[in-house]
Amino acid sequence: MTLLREDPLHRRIGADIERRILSGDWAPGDRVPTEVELMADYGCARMTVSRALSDLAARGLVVRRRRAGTVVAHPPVHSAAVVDIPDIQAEVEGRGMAYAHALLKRTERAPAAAEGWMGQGAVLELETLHTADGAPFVIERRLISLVTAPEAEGVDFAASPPGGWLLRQVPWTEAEHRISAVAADRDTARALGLPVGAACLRLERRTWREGRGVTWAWQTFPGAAYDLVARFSPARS
Amino acid sequence: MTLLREDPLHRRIGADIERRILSGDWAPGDRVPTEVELMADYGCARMTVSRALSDLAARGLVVRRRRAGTVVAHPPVHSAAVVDIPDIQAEVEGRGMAYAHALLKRTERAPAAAEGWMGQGAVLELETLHTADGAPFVIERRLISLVTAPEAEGVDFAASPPGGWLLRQVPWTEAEHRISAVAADRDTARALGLPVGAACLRLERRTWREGRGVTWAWQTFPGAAYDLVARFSPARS
DNA sequence: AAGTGGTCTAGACCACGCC
DNA sequence: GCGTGGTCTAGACCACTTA
Repeated sequence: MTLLREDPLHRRIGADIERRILSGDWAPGDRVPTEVELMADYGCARMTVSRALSDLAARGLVVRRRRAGTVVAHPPVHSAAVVDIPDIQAEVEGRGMAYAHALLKRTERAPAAAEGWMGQGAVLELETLHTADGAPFVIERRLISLVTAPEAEGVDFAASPPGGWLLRQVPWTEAEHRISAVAADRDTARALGLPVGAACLRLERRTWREGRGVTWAWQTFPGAAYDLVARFSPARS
Repeated sequence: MTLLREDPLHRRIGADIERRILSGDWAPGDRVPTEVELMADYGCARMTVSRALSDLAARGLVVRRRRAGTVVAHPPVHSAAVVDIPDIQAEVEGRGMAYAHALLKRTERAPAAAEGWMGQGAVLELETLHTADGAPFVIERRLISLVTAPEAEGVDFAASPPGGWLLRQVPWTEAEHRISAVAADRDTARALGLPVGAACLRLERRTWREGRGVTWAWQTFPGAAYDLVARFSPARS
């Protein structure tokens, strides 16, 4: 018999179990049937239900332990959300506005004390203003390690902004983002055309490659211009 | 032969392939050997390499297509970060400070026009101030649908703040977070003890259960007091 | 001691998408 | 067509943990 256009069996089994959990039929802490029982229920091999349960465990809906069995997970106290960190050019153009950028500063220097995690070699310091329909959209200050990413030295960042170039050219293995609200200082206010003290959204990003610092960037948006939206998958912990 | 304390074979194979990708040995766009080839390379069954490659594909390091084979994925232009949305009480106590909260407002009313997505029944409106060592830490305004979560009507939110209760008691299937920087308006400034116009970080959260609105919350933090940190796994798209 | 999940095998059939 | 990944099976052995 051919089952046309159906989901794989392991996913249908997983969805069935998920439905019972979300409907409240199986409450947090309840025991989920064992693999052998489910194997009989669904009339399939043990590997198939095993995969279904493994996927649910990876998504945090159940907790599996040897001997103790599989139980419905408790909803987390901490939740996590996935935030889209957009490419600025794509973001501006996605709103139907004209994108442009200007390189305000480009210097090579030794890292300061607070920048020691980027390594001891020289760093490239850049300052770029991104505009949407001519109005300031974000001011970006960025350090690039010339030890980890030496090819950055020869790049013309006046022609193409550093964010996209880095993402495309320099692989990284780890990153940390910090999102905060800050009051515009004098330089930021002037660059963005805001009053001093205006609320701005700051996105700070640090990336590493195999443990060595690649780049450290601060992007400051006028508070009124920009939101980060985090759509949520029902992950639990 | 017993292999003591080793990782599963499929994970060792996946780590090996990941290493070749991250080291640049296999570049984006390069073809990864087929399952049959890898099966011979590692001397194991096809299901084992299949699982290793599936896991890498789920993490976005490779793209798999029938007939075309498996290729190393291109790094994404858009990246995504996982943000921890902490429970406020845990966050405050994690910093070694004393947590307290006060219920400033509690009313039951019909939803306004902009709140129509929460359904047509009554909503509960709450306003809670959370403090750390006696200083305002966050002001929270929250609507709860009494249609979707009728059990909220009998809860004493002066005794336990609504955030934790909702997470524990009301399962939800979907959520959206919006992170922005705002200037404190008069009410917010008074509640948080800030000057009007001070930069604040706002976290807006909406949750649904099976398509029906559960709750809509705005949490406003003094900008100086709070950052959201997003640690990044090397997910790609 | 025994039950549970975790992994692995060898083989099979199928769906998809280039050729 | 035909090569590739996607899935499924029936069985096996093992590791871990609790009773």
